[in-house]
Amino acid sequence: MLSKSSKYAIRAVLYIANNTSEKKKIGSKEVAETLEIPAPFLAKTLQELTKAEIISSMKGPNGGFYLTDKNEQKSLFDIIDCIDNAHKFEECFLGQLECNDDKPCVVHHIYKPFKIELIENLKTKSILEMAKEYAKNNNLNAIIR
Amino acid sequence: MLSKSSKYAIRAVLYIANNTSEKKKIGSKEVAETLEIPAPFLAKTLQELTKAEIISSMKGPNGGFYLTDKNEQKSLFDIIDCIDNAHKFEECFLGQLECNDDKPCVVHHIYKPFKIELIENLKTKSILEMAKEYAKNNNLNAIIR
DNA sequence: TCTAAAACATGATATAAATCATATTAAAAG
DNA sequence: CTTTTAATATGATTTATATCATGTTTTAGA
Repeated sequence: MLSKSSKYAIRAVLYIANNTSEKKKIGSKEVAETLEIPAPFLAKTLQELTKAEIISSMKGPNGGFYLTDKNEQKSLFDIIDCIDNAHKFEECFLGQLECNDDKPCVVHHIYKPFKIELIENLKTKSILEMAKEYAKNNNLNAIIR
Repeated sequence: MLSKSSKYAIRAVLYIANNTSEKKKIGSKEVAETLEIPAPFLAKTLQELTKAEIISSMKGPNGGFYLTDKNEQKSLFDIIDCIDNAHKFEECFLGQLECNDDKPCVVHHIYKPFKIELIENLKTKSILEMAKEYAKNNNLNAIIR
């Protein structure tokens, strides 16, 4: 469904959200090591997100990636749309050229409601909310700022 | 989610189910043209399915692909498992190394029930049932034998 | 028994996704 | 103003997926 790049991106952004602030940035290498993601690959991905203003970065010593308040209000859907391309969600699960309520494929009735709920979730929740949720789910202490 | 090969395979098998019998076989080229699938690619895929005894074939003039009664009792899950590899369903939607009810990713609560329902559906319904369903959904006349 | 139709087998090519490598630029700190 | 750190930019390489091409084998029918 999602490409590896998108998955890496989402996991990295959630990690950055929970572990940085404008005062305490983090390098892409450190993120890569912690999350077991190929470092040069993640570096490139984070740069794309920076360009799209979904995350922020600062060069030089004590530089790194971090999120501004504005960044935190973006959604996971924005990340997917930046890295992959959200049109992928529109395709039929079985690859049928035509697949809709009138002429559905044999799993349309299962796939469609899932897709609607998923996209709703990815679009309406902010990165900040998601990061908090993640921290709660995994019994982590989100950074206090 | 599914590879193109799997999608092609499923669509082709459903088509074969609805348009052939042991007496009236169909060539892979004809299937490919009708379904707009690259012909040599589909040919290879159908051969794999034949080897796995999910569909049947006969060489020579008036030869082609068809389904036996036994073939018809296979499932779409069998097709996916033959072409791709069903382990793919076990992976976390966001690619997290650990993702389960105790330590879920942020979309686990949406993805898990979908996956369970989907697999149940793909596993328990026979190719014959699915083909009939497809024909009904699309107002086609399934072949009478 | 010869011919033609179609699956079968194998491998080559193309495309895209993922990974790795190198050099440049910017910022902080001494 | 020099050094160091870390992002940025670019492109090379690898791997996997998808597509194409060629020749061989089997079978039916004339």
